[in-house]
Amino acid sequence: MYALLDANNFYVSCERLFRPSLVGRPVVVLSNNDGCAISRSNEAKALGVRMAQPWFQCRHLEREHGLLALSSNYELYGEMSERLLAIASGYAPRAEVYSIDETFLDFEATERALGDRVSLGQRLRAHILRWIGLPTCVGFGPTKTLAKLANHIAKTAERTPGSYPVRHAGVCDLGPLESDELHALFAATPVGEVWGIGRRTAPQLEAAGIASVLDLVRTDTRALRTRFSVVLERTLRELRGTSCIGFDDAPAPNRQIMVSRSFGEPVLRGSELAQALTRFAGRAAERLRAQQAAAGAVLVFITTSPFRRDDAQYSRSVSMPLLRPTADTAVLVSAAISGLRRIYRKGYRYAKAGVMLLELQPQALRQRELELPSPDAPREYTRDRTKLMTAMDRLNRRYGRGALALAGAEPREGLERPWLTKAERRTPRYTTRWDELPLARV
DNA sequence: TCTGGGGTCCTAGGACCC
DNA sequence: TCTGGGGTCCTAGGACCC
Repeated sequence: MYALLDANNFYVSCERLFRPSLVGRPVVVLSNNDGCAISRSNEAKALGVRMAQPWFQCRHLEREHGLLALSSNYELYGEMSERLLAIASGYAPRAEVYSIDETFLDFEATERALGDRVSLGQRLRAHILRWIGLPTCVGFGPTKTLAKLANHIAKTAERTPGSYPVRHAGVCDLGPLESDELHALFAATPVGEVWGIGRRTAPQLEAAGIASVLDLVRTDTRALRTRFSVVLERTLRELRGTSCIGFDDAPAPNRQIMVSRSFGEPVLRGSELAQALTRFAGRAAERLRAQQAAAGAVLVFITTSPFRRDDAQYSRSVSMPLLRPTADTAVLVSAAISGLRRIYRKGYRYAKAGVMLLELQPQALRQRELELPSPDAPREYTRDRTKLMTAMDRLNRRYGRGALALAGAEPREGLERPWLTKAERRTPRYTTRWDELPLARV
């Protein structure tokens, strides 16, 4: 038996912790660059703000209905996420972090001793609310997909009473339900709400007469696979109670690392793109070292904005293989800049760029080689600079991100930095910065 | 005027091998 | 004029997730 624990409107709820006056008000948290609404309070949802809706489309609600928008504050959310996980982990033998605000719990080993799952779920919610102030919902099910569905039902039932025939809001257990009850819940749920069925597949299913989860569960497995995909077949089997998606409490290290940003303002000059990519590659390299890996290739991409119809469009990427896997910031940056030289074209208004580190492998893995002098190999390839990188990471951890960085990304005479991300509404990083601690007046 | 970032998995098709 | 069979690996693109 699995549980899925999921925070309600997570980013908004984090903001409310330190500004209780926001409770009851329509609030949204914006994506990077203050672009889209990516977390919405229930009041904002009620005003009709859609997930990922561009801010310029809903900002009129600011004046009309007192909608408040905040820039995202990932340091705060990341830290609250760790606290959430710490509490949740105490409730089950195994926990799998699924996203910043979601955790699967596996109760298989303690099935018998579990007792009433609904009351366990209520205890967990109350515990989290009391200790760290975050509202959550819990869904139980014999497979991950069913636990996700149970969570969806718990959330919807809490936000909109009467939307589902359930006894408790905030916790839903699909385990013990008799099939009549289960079918009633399935019938009331559109197929697009199922984990793994997105906005492409949902309309196709509906066109085929499969509108509710109940319709889906009654579809022939083989027909579904032929018509759609093996992925959808797996979802169907999960909905019928056969576990197909394994539980993984020790996730494998990432296979790729990406750092990309939309620019605050369009960038035209290659030198400014180079600055931005230097910073992105540096950040990617830090994350690479944090997971003790090395990259075998660097991919760079630059693109204009597809939303600006009047602009000439240009979008390209190039993958730069490295002589040998490395986690050295300078080597990765220089590969990224070489890549940029290959794809940069003058005359476009670039809106976004990014760096991906590919072919990751554990840093401990070292291909032995003959040390032949090679005229092609730049000096840095032949020197072990692990210690330098370690020192740099340590300094940045101690004095804050960016305390020590390559000069290539820093302000420079004659260069603007139009690529810097906008965040005009960011709240203080209450839990991670000494100089941004909240003040209590007595 | 203004539209996020960071991932994973699957499939099809091409290149290549013997 | 007539041109095999079986396999692997890589890449690009699409779909999905939060």
